[in-house]
Amino acid sequence: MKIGDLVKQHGVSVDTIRFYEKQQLLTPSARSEGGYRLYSHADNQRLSFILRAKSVGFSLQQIRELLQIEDNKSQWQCSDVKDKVQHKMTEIAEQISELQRFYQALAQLDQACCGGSVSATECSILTALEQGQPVLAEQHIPKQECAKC
Amino acid sequence: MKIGDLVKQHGVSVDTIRFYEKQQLLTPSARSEGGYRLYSHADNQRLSFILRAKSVGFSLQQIRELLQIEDNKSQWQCSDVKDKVQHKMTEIAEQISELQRFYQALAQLDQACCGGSVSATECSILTALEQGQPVLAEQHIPKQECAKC
DNA sequence: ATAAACCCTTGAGCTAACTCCAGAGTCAAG
DNA sequence: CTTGACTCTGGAGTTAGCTCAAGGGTTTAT
Ligand SMILES: [Zn+2]
Ligand SMILES: [Zn+2]
Ligand SMILES: [Zn+2]
Ligand SMILES: [Zn+2]
Repeated sequence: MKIGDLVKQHGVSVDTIRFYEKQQLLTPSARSEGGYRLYSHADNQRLSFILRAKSVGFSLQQIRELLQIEDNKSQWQCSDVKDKVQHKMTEIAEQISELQRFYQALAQLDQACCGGSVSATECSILTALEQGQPVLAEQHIPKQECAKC
Repeated sequence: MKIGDLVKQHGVSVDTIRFYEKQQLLTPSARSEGGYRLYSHADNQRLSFILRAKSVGFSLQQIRELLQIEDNKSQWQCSDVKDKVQHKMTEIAEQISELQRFYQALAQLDQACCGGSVSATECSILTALEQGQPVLAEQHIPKQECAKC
């Protein structure tokens, strides 16, 4: 199986496969006489493994670590694998938390602004960014009666 | 006010300030005879604006757009500002969604594995990544009686 | 035999937001 | 007047995960 056949099956680019090889993730098990990469069924499955791990958020570095386990299963324990998964879960939970903090801060800014067709000279979003005063919920101004804007 | 004074007030590095200048975010309003950057009170406030916008998740590019409005408030409307905020909220919501999908997929993998001190040869996490079969909740194996691992 | 389609290697470029470095000039205190 | 802290410019390097381009060699179909 040549590289072109492989990528068609998995919907990735040729460059990506060669990049994964440089990253020590997937090395073709043989080469043709002319130097073409030849992939076995096992190679094909290894790529599936990589792509599935990617699809749940693992980085290539982390996938490399998972593959080390996969390559030598008997020398590792369930706890090793589960630890990797839980560590990733923690990482992702942290990222989600930060984004949620952003989201809530933005929602407060959003609430405070009438969003009308009215000069931004006194927009409370800009004011909040200038002065850093947290925009309190009770400072919200109803749409039809925006005093500031 | 020289660059060192400015960074002490805001807790950013000198390089960051010069980088922001290259990015057209913050240009010192004057230079000393020897060529030192001199920042006015307005410059100082502008940096506050930038850092607050950053703290709610805006990219430097987006901050540049916000500053265009800030610099010419009378030519813009509340709706322009609110649109930027809402657009960012949408972006962040999308990022959160993707991370949550990752998280849920990982949680399923996590559930399926006993995490014990037992060979990984039949770890259901690895199996799932190899075969891509979604790990069903009922396949979960209680900790004390992990048949596979 | 020849043309199209495929593949090879090497190395550079991309995005974002810095960070660091070399080599030189400026400023303030003692 | 010298020392040390500060600042300047220009350019390169960082991380992650690709993506592209140049200049060739290989395969396969007609
Ligand atoms: Zn407004
Ligand atoms: Zn308003
Ligand atoms: Zn397991
Ligand atoms: Zn188990």
